[in-house]
Parts: sequence; C-alpha cells; structure tokens
Amino acid sequence: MQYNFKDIEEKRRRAWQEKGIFKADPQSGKPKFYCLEMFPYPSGKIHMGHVRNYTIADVAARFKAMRGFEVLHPMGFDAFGQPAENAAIKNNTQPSIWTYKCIDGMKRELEKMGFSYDWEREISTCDDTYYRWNQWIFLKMFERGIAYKKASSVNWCPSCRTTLANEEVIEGGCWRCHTVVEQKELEQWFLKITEYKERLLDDLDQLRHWPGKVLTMQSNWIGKSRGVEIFFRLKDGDTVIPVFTTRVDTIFGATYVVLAPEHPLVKKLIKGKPQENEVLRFIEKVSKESKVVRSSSDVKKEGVFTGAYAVNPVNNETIPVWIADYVLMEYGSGAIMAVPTHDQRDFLFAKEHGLSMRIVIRPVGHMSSAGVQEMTEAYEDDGIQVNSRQFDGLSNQEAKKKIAEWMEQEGIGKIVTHWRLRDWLISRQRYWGTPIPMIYCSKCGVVPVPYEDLPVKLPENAPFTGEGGSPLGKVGEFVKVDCPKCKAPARRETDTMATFFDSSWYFLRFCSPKFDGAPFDAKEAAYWMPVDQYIGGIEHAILHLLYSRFFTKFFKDLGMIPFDEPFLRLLTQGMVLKDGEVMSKSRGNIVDPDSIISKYGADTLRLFILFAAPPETELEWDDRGIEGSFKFLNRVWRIQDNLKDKADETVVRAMHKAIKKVGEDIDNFKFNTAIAGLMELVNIIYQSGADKEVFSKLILMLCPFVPHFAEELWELMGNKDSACVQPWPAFDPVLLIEENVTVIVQINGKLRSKVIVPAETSEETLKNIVFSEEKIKPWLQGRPVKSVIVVPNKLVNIVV
RNA sequence: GCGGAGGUGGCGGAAUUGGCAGACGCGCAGGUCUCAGAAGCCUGUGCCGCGAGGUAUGAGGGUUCAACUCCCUCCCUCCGCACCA
Repeated sequence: MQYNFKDIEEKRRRAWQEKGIFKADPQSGKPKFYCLEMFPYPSGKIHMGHVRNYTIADVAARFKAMRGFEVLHPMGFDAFGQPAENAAIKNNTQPSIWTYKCIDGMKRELEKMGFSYDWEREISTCDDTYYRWNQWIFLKMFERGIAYKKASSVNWCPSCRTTLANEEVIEGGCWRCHTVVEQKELEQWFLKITEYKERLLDDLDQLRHWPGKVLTMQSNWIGKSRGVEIFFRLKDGDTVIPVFTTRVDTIFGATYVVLAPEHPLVKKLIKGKPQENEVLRFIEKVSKESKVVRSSSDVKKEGVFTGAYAVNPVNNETIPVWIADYVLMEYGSGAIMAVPTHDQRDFLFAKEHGLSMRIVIRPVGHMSSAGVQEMTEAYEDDGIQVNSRQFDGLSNQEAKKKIAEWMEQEGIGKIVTHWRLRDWLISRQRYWGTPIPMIYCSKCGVVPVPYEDLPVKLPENAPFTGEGGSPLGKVGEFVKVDCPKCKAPARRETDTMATFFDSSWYFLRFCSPKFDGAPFDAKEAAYWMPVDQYIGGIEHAILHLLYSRFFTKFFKDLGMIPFDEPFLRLLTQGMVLKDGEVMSKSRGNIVDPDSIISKYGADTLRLFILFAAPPETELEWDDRGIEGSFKFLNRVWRIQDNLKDKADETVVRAMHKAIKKVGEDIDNFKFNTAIAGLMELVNIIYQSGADKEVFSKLILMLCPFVPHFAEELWELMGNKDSACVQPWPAFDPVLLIEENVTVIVQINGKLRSKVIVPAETSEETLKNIVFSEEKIKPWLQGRPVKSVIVVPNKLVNIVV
C-alpha cells in the first residue's frame, strides 16, 4: 500500500492556513527565533536551488517552533530589476504586470512545498508601500552626506545600456551578459560605504557563526593594507609623485618609478620631450585594450620611458620615470616605485627593458654572495637588509617599521592605510527600480523630494523601446515638477536605484511589513532582530551581505536599532547539480521541482534534498535517489498497520537514542545524518515492532522534514491538534546508558576479536576476560606481552 | 600568483574529534512471496583470497600501543580574489 500524497498534502496545507499556525506573534512571551532565507527574484518558477535553500530553512524554523521558540519565518520577493524590463520589451507589456504575474506563479509553487511561512508578512520590493522607504532611507543618507552625486568614469555595459557597479564587473565583463564593459563619464549617485569601512572590517570579528570563507571574502573585498606613501620629487621642477608601497623596506632598491598610463601627471612630464610622441602612442594603445586583456597575468609587461627623472628621497639617487600597463590607476596612487630585485613584476619589466637593479634584502644565512646577474626571479621573502645605509643588518620586518618612522620624521613619506573598498554607485538608467527622490532646479540646485511627498511613484505606461537612456526621461509628466523650495519649474531625477538597495534592509521590513511611519517599527525590530539564522547562496557572500551590514550600521547611527550586525548565523547552501554540472537552461539539464512534486509529492522532494548531501556541499541530483526517499516514507506509513501493545526494550532504547541524535543533528544543520538516524530507527522497528508511543515520537521527529506526511499520520493516530505545534520529544538519559558494551580486542593495533561485557567493567576483569578469549589465545602463543592498553568500555590493545 | 575548501567503495555520503573505516541511502547479487511480474519483506555487498588471512581513506614519509583524523613533503580538484604596489 502506498500513501496518497496527493490528497494529504493539499489538505494539510489548507488546515495549517486556516489555523494560522505560522503566524509570528511578538506577544507570545516565548524566546524569539528569526529564520530568514534570501528572498527570490520572481522569475515565475522556482528551481531546485530555491527548493534546497528554503527546505533547509524550513526544517530549522519548524524545529525551533517545536523547541518552544516563537518563530518569525517570512517570505517576499526581490521584484525590481532588469529581467522584468527586458521581458516587458519582449512581450510588449508593462514590467509591473509581468512581475506580479510571476510573483503569483512563484508563490503558488512555494506554497506547494509546504513551507512554514507567515504569508501575512509577504512583501514585494516593487510595491510602492515598500519602495517609498527606499526613498526615505535615501533622503536620510543624503542629509547625512552618505548619498552624494559626482561625475565619474563609470562602467558601462553597451549591451544592457546601463551603468554597472564595480562589483557587477566580473573579469572585465558584465556580470549578467558578459559583454566587455566600457568606461563612460556620467553624473551618478553614490553611497559612501567607505565611511563605514573600519566598522565593516572590525565587526567581522563579531560574526563567529559565519563561514570562515565568507568572512575572508568580505575582508579581502574591503582590502585594508598598511604602507607608506613616498614622495618622489622630479629632478627638474617641484612636481611631486606620490607613490604607495607596502614594502618600504625595499626603498633603497628602488631603481625606477612607474606611472599608470592614465596618470594625470604623465602629460606634464612628457611635454616637449623627445619621447612625447612615443608615450602618447603607447597611452593610446593601452586605452584601447580591454581590461580583460590588460589584467590577464601572463601578458608581457609593456611600457615606455617618459624622458623624465625622479629623485629617490632616501638616497637622492636620480632614477628614470616610466609608464607601464601593469600599473593600475585605480589602485594606490596610480604610481609605484619599482624594486626589481624584490618584486617579480618589476623584475620582469626591468629585465625586458635593461633597467638597473640593486639587492637590498638577503635571505638569512646567505649574506655574502650572489649578485644581480645571477637572479632568475625576484626575492620576495623576508631577510636581512643590505645596501640600506643605517638600516643594514636589520631584519626587513623591523626595517619596515624603522624606515617608515624615519621617513615620516624626515618629511619624505607618510604612513598610510589604503583600502580597496570603493563607494557604491547606485544610479541606474533603467525604469524598473526605485526612482531616486531628487529634483533639479535651475535656481536651487539639487533639492530632495520632501518626505511628505513620498513615494515618488513609477509612472505607468512608460515607453519601452530598449534603446538608450532611461525610459523615465521620456515621461513628461514624471520629469516635470515644481521645485519644492522656490516653486519654479524643475525636473526630476530620472535614474533609479540599483536593486541591491532594496535587498539591503528587507529583513527589517519583515518585522513590521505594514508599518507606515518609517521603514520599520523600531519596537518590532528590537524584538525580532537580529536574524538568528540566515540562509542563502554563496554568490551573495560579498555584495548583498556587505550592503546589508552597511545599512544596519547606518540605521544604528540614526538611532533606529541598537545592534551592529543584522545576521547572527549564516549558512551558505551548496548548489544542486545534475551530472556534475550546474542545472541551467543552456545545458538543458534542469529538473523541474513541480514535476517531482506531481510524481512523488513535496515531502519526498524535501526528504531527498535534505538526505542526499549536507547543506553546505554541492548536491548531485539523482532520480533513483528520490525513489529511495519515497520508498522510505511508504515504509514508515506501513508501520501503523502493525503496532504492538508494548514495544521491546531495545526498540525503546533505540528511540531515545534517535531523539537525542536527531535533535542534535538538526541543531548543527546535519540533516543528512539526522535522517539516517531516523532510517536506522525504522529498520529496528521493522525487526522488533513498535508500539503507539514509539511510533508517535517517530512521527514528531519526522515532522520538520516531511510535515504533511507527519501531520496526516499524527491525525490517524487519533490526535486532535496539529503535529507541528507539539513539543519536540524528550529523551530519557537513563535509557541511553547501555547495560552491555562491545569491547574490541586488538593485537598490535589490529582487530582480532570483540567481547560483550557489562558496562563499566574494571580494567582488571576486562584483561582477564580478554586473555581467556578463545580467539585471542593463538595470537599470544610464544609471544611475550609487552604491554596492554585498556580504554574502558571501548577497547583492549595487547602489544606483543 | 595569493587566499579558502576539499580528495574515503560502482555512486551520494558516515565516522562520537586519535580508538571496530565505509553508518544511512542508491546501485548490484541472491532468497522469499506470486501462475507470472511489479511492489513488499529478508540476506549479502570495499578490494584480493576457497580459506586462515592479507590489504585499503590522493601519493610518499613521520609521531603513536593505535592515524581518514596530528606533523612534514608532493600531486590533483573545486571556489574566491588577482599586474593590489
């Protein structure tokens, strides 16, 4: 007999809905647990990645509820963004219509999975009841100087016809369409995330329950490095070239200076020099090279001499100034001091162009020998200073400090900290996003939209042609507005916000999704936040998480929340693969969750996806594996037909053991072994039979994993109220203590026998038992016993 | 190049943190039931060997009574960052 999931699942979901079981109530008096998964972009259909992400979270949420927590488990949609705009163009419709249709479809599929969401808290970022608060937050940021406008060279994707954040440029290409990104000069809105760089870095220490990998990625992204800014004066004139280095210990080995081709001083340096034309040609050539080519590491380092000379301030040596493609304008000061003996790039460049070298650090124990001629590569490791005047003989690490201090005293250098993190460009020349609430007045300049005029709504029926510029700029009634200050005719900002803005605070909105006095109700946020468990893909390890942390700190500075970090625990789930590859349309290897649900039901899908691999690792989809999960549920289903009056003690003990194991495993997100534990218990029940109590507890343990299934069995067992609201079963520690233990017997560390003895048998008795073992005796014949190692209740190792 | 994670049967994966390697599942083989099949149920299943036994956690070495686990050398895979000065 097979269980009829089709009837069961639908019926159970309706019952949960009617009873309002998943409603989060801040007044309950219970300890809170905020379980959140990264909300989806509403593409219209869920994929296996969603199923996995949300199933993992759902087990955690349901388990915590059974453990007596008041659980907040919300769901919503990250609904702004380019795909909707593209789809609208393609299908000749409006992004809002398309998006809300997708949300509907997606929500239906999510509901079919039986997730324990409090749907009353649903939010969509494209709803003006949501995005008006984006505008509110933006105005607050503007007031505090966090949001500002500047003209800058921005990344421009010619295919998407929009600007991209640095973070959206991957290896020189657009993160979405991989088209090579160009540079374009535009007036853009930025958020000064760099003002928070120290806190964003330092507070990573608080995040003890985040994967180390994510912490490392964040830390690298912020990219703090300490070094010295050294002032190289030009030999002729007063011009000073500031140079940043982290290896000031090598300063005495600097034999030339290199500027980035884009460096603003270059034109001045070459003016009137014989090299002028050659340099200009080189700059022209480099500027045409795409970033991809320029940054691929095996490319030969090219450069030209500028004809100018600079003075090394530590020894007054005159050294040539070059420009080269391997020096980047966007890092440091766009200029370097080159030390070919101790930097591999400089080494290769110097060899190529016959530039001079000087060794200033030697490895410890190799003080005498080897000259520059013998070097085949730069020596970049630690060592002892040589050719460095008063610093000779110091370890280079010590010299690094001493030289920096000395240079600062002499006024020829400055100890500085350099950060890789850049301000966040949020302007987008797109329609389907939050309008930036700013007005341009010819008299008053840039004027913020007054708070009482929010939201600035997106106009309906904007023209979509797919051709350049923002569609908002073409809607006259949107653009035309009176200046809030002087009432003269003015025009609105027509750019919209990057969608990462929307997702940087949605977790706060979930605490009070209908609140209309502010982005969130401070009281509710103080109760629910921070998020206790956050679950999502590793692809958001840097951007989304960094921005959310930034917003949280901003809200704290506004006095709206009392904490620094939004997410206490983070789990990044692995991807779902088919035949070793990511499921994707182009590969044609997609397994549609909906088809699996129709064939086996949501519970089987949930069970398989949890059982097949631990949450963090990649999961290989296996059609036969899912049948195994279905088989297991049927196996459990049949137990109800053969219940005994009283189960054997072995079964009862096994049950208590399972309660302990499964509970601990769920707490540690080891769902695969938790389910294995349940399978073991079921195997024992098939051997020895279960009674009503054992079976009931098994059902409750299954509840977080396969809730519809467990709920149905629970009712069939004669229970009136829902299984999901039952307390998690308790185990009896007394019953976990084994009466007899199996002790393994080893000779020289090799397993030779096992004996079953009463627990806590003394060492002496154990030895006696072991030495009289029939299987052991032959191994001891003619071999003197050197020593006997006894681990109580575990093993006896006889060394002969 | 730098940083991180990892390498265990035919496959997905376990191993209480130094104490029976391979839990649990998939697959495979055999049995049972059946007129037959499917489904169930039971048994077996790392490799070599009829057997006693030997051997095995990427390769090699070391520490230890005992190593998947700790240390050293090397190889490979995946991920992130990357001419970052």
